Amino acid sequence: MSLRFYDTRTQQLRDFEPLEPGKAGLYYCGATTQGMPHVGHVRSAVAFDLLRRWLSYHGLEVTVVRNVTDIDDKILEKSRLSYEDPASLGPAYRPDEPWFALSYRFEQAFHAAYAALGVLPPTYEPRATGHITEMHELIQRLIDAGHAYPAADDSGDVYFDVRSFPAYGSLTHQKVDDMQDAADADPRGKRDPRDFALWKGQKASEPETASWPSPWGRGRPGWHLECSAMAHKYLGASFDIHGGGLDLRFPHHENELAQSSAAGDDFATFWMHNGMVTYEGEKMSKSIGNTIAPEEMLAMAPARVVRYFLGQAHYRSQLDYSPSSLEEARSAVERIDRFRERAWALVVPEEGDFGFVGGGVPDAFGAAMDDDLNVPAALAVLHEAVRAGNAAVDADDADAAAKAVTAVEAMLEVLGLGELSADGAEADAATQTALDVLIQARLEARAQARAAKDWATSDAIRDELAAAGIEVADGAGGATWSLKRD
RNA sequence: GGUGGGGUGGCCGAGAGGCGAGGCAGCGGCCUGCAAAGCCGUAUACGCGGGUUCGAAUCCCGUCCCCACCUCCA
Repeated sequence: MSLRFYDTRTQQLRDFEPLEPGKAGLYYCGATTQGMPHVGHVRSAVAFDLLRRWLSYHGLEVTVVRNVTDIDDKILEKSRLSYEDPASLGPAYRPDEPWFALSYRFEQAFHAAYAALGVLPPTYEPRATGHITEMHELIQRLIDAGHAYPAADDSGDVYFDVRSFPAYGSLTHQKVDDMQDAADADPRGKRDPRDFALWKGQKASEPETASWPSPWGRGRPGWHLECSAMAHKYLGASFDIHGGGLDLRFPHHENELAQSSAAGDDFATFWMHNGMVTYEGEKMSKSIGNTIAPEEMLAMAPARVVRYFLGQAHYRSQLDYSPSSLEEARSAVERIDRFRERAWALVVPEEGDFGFVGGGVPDAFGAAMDDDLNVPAALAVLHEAVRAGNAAVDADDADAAAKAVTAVEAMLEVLGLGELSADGAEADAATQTALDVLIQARLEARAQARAAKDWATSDAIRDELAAAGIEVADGAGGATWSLKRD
């Protein structure tokens, strides 16, 4: 397998060899369900969905784990505000909403966004609150190994001892002494300000439902710990790939790596990080308030266009959003789809079965994907196939057209664009048939007018249909019609 | 202050020492009654200044600017 990926930890492209032949384990960080998803969240999911699809294409049995952080400071804070000051929250929030209800509601919103963009469901999608026991076990292993300690104050917190673990900082290549130590004005019984919480002692201000008993007192899990514990549970002490957004490298992934390796686990052999989505050059994020929701994009363009847009840049690159960028993606996707329609009309005139996928993907496409998922280069291969296929259709060469369209379908499948609807509101077969009968009558009248060189009548009919949203195209074999896209 | 990633033609976006990826937009042509679609063709592109080399967007030195992380963040 000549597959290689860029590994953030070793800062190099490395050949990918699964730990267990024929299988691959992928863990990537999902959402903290404190609010509605935005495009940046979905880009990350699309990037790792692409990775998953490509690993599968290589014949690997892929186990995908994506966590849900369903309890954390912000979730509790939003819930608290929903009781005490609902007006201060945005329209996505409801008054008097318990933290677990709020969290689950947003979890569903994330699921809807993922599904709308063709992100395949993970094999496992563990929630933090469902793995308290596993987290206790991990904390105990760390305490036993001398890498964690209960806070010196009465907070009930348990911290990771950064100074006890010399490799701390190895993921992001930082030295502990170089890190800004401003962060923690309140040391809260820590040995070092950079120590981070594995377990957070219950606070009087927080609801009883948000804490669990533990050997160190009631409390709730720290954010970083859940990923270490759940990755271990579902993928084992060592697994192939850990993914997530670039912004999670530090502290989240650094801390995960520290916890797991200090506890004796090998953890991930590859660390892969997707680039941020920006809006006019600035990172899209909740705290800045420049986010765009997936639904907003889906209202502007069909799902396959949005997915194309999100996937067209290399996954490690920053992706800048602007309304025109979505329009460019739309043009490119429509061109591909027009080719598919005209090719399938030639190749299987009776059936028109767009679900048919024949052989594999072109070698050049595969080589591009193997090279750290170089989608831009792979798309060049796809567009070349479309070009060649269109030329074949023009030449009425069904064999060549079939070859091209089959390759195009296979590539679209790998990219996750195969099954997504072109316009989200396709007419069903019966409607399509009824429309066809009516429109064919008009086209027949127009054909007669054209035969008589009565251009005025011919154009009038075309305009009349256009006004109804139906586009007419004159081809060698007569006129064809299609519903205008948007 | 520390760490990482960037600056490529009107726009997006690959490439990383040697025939100017690809998409979008534009222009010319073919096709068409006219269009649309499609095809063909079409660009003194690589932040700036030096250097190495037969040859640099790609390597080296210097310099300017941008982004991300170091606090919750996909």
